[in-house]
Amino acid sequence: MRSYDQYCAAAKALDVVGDRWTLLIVRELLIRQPCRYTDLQYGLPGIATNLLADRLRQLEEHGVITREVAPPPVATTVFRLTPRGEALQPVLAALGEWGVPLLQEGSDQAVFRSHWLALPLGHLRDHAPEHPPVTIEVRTADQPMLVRTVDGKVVVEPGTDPRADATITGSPPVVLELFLGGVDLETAQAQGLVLEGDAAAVARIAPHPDFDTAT
Amino acid sequence: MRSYDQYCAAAKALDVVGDRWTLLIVRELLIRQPCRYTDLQYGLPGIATNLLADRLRQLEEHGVITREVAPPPVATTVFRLTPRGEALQPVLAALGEWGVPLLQEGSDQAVFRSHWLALPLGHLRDHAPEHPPVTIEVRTADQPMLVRTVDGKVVVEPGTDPRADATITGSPPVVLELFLGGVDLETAQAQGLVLEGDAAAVARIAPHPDFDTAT
DNA sequence: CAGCATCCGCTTTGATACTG
DNA sequence: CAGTATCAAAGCGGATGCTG
Repeated sequence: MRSYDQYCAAAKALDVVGDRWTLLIVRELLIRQPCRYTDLQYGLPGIATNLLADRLRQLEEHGVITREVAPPPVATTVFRLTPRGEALQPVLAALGEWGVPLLQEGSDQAVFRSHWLALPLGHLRDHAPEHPPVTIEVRTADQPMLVRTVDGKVVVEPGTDPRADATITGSPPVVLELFLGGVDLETAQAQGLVLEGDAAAVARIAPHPDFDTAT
Repeated sequence: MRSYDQYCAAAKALDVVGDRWTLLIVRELLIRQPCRYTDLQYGLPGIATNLLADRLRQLEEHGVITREVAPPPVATTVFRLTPRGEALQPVLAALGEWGVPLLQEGSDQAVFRSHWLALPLGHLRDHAPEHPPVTIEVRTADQPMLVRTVDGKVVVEPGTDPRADATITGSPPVVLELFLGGVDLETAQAQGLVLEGDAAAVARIAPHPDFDTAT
């Protein structure tokens, strides 16, 4: 990207991460830290392979990511954020928060990847951290995800758990509306979300229902 | 901009503000709210006039800014952020914070506009709000700026004040280093910064000197 | 003069094909 | 798997011209 040549911190930041796709690459790495080239391609549907290669090179030059050639057993390259790259998390968080209202319009033909749930759900809190941790399996797109409470926080990872406290199945819009606070559980169910198991587990992490550990 | 077509809040946000120049236009409007077309051009050195017009149209369509045709006495168009547009402030703040380390390298031929001081200085706090407010005149680029304490916060506006508690003169790098906490006042002076008046006034707002109201 | 629109050369991006 | 190569299309930058 051609520099803005402005002595302004925001402009300098955009000189580095203002290119098309760049911040989305950082998003992928924030979600699933050690990442192979093909993992990135999968998490960035629509990116051209030459652009991905270009951007990775630029990010490496700017000290945002590192490229590690793994030893023979795996024999692959893994990309990782440097501390400087992880410091971009607040930027992605701010952008994500601002973009939430835009999810409602035109859910048309937009692609969704289950692991993207980690970004908005990572900001949720366990409303009853003194209770035993809960696990919720969320089935909404390419792969099932496990949403678990850990030390009052919420972690998201791919996987299945037959002993999960609850299992949620639904389209990405309904699932996200539930976890972003747009609707309560009943409304989500009326809109096609299917819940199996303990509704209280969902209430533990869903936003501002004031009946925390009810049921 | 072509949409990323991803059902992800951050990607949707970038669909709207991810274009080149777009976030810098928002920066300008965050700093000096009602803005004319030519004011924007001045605050965005290097932008092509057709791009500015394009971006303003897109931002208007997306509900980020409004265009008001002022009544005959002034006979000009003024651009303003909507509440939705002002909600982008955290995005610019996060970008700016991340970009601070980039200011040190290549201060080469980068352009500077004094009113940009408002962004980083707006995050400073008055360390002694119980004392009477202070005013500092900062002369560093195209126009003198007044930095004043108001209710524990710091406001920045263009202007001159012969009765300012202190006057600071210096290049943008030295002035910013001082106010961003890179160096203390003595070091800044050794690097060419000229202070006239009360050093304590500067200490009131400069970051983490633990001698707050000293002298 | 303020607020654009048009034109044109250059750069970036997107899509696909191909390679160590 | 991790890219490079190629090429058409879109976007950008700079200059200039037009209109109230």
